[in-house]
Amino acid sequence: MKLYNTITGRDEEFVPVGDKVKMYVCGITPYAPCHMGHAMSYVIFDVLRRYLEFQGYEVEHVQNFTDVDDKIIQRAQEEGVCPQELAERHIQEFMDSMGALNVKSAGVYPRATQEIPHIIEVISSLIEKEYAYAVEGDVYFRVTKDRDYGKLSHRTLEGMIAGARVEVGAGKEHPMDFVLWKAAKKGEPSWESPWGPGRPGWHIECTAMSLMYLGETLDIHGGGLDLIFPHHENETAQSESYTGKTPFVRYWVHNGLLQMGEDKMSKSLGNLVSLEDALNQYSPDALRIFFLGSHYRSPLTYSEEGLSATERAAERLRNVMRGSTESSADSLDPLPYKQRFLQAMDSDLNTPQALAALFDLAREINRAMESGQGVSQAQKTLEKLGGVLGLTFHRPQKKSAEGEAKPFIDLLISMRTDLRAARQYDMADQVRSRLDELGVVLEDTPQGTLWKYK
RNA sequence: GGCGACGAUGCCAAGUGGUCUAAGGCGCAGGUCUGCAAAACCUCUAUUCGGCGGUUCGAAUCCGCCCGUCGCCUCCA
Repeated sequence: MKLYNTITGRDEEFVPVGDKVKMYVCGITPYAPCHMGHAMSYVIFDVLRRYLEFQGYEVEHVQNFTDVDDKIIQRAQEEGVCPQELAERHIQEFMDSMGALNVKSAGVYPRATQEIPHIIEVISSLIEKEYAYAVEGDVYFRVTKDRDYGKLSHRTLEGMIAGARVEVGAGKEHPMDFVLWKAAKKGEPSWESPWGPGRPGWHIECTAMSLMYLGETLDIHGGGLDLIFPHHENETAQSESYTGKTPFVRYWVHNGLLQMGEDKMSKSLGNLVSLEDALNQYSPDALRIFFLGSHYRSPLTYSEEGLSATERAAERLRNVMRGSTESSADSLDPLPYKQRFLQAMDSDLNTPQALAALFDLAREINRAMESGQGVSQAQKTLEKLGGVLGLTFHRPQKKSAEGEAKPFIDLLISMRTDLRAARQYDMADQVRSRLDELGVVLEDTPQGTLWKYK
């Protein structure tokens, strides 16, 4: 398959180094609930992983938690809890939400706070190799020592300084030098180190963790576009300086950002829709179709109208799975649709086109079913390919009521069936419309009356 | 200021030199089916791709300029 590589700016044929694909996806800093932007990014990388697995690769997927940082400390103080507790709570929420979204679990979820010795080891080695220097308890990375600094984000030190928004930190040799180890201030969580008590800076944890769990060369490193600079730039600088090996990452994959009206959705702008709220309102399939309906590198704008439209689209796909006719000699052949799907996915994960193929297949199945053609094989194909996009074709079960109300609803339906048989349509229609008001939708089919919650 | 992206039908959104009178989804309208609905299916909904020039036998697709919107350069998926 072709994948767009941020560092070269081109589509490249994806070939992993070994027989297993090493994929590292930047995780969250767990100081606040996840929002739709996170969901979008992780759904995209979930689809990339599922597609690679579909193609027969084994994927070693690692996703970190940066569970110590300024924001966590600050938020914990505001809430009067300790930082670990706050982080733990949001990590748990994250895992629950990802499960609800049908995002496959990474093999390992390392946490910054649990890799401190390794982080210290990497920093020490960078100092030894003169890629880093300590100043009063802080340690900085020396960007001027790294010849190709800026290669990922395609910028130069001069260009960045011209931006004039860089902070000339006390003790920094160069304004762009960034911190590897932060000396502890009073009341902050800290660990002992050769440079005094402190904690890791942002970026270094990913270097330490990816080296630890995947080795010196990653096949794929992913994250949002907003991580390219400074996070991934710094990460690659550190990693390659530490190992002496290039490239640290063979394919850099970045997704476009979710916009909220005019701006991007982000914690700092406070214009977010929490994933939890969205999951309460829309099915996981609908959310996924919404994200995958535009190409992963394009920005996508959140909208209620868009989501409700996608919910109806998801419902259509579900309906295709309701009935079936056994495959026979003149059955619907799903192969052309499968080929279209694969071709789309091979072309830098073109999920909008892949989805288009699935919707066309869905229509053909409905059509064939009406004309009595066999469709069970085609349905299996649809389910399997949809599965590559992480679609379940299930409507989420309403929490409690479903089971309890079922016998009563079934009873009403059977009475209504009798009324209809007796041609008492007024009464029958009344049952249907009263149930509708209660959120239960009836549908009369040749096989009997089906019902579902709205 | 530097780097980059985008501008398409009522809305969302693929396509990046001819097969495009532009995929797919949602919506709208008409029809089939149905006791009526619902679901499903059929038909319909951009001769046109921000504007102006240019390259080419040929451009939504390449180049230039202009207008508009956005992202990164600072914490961020």
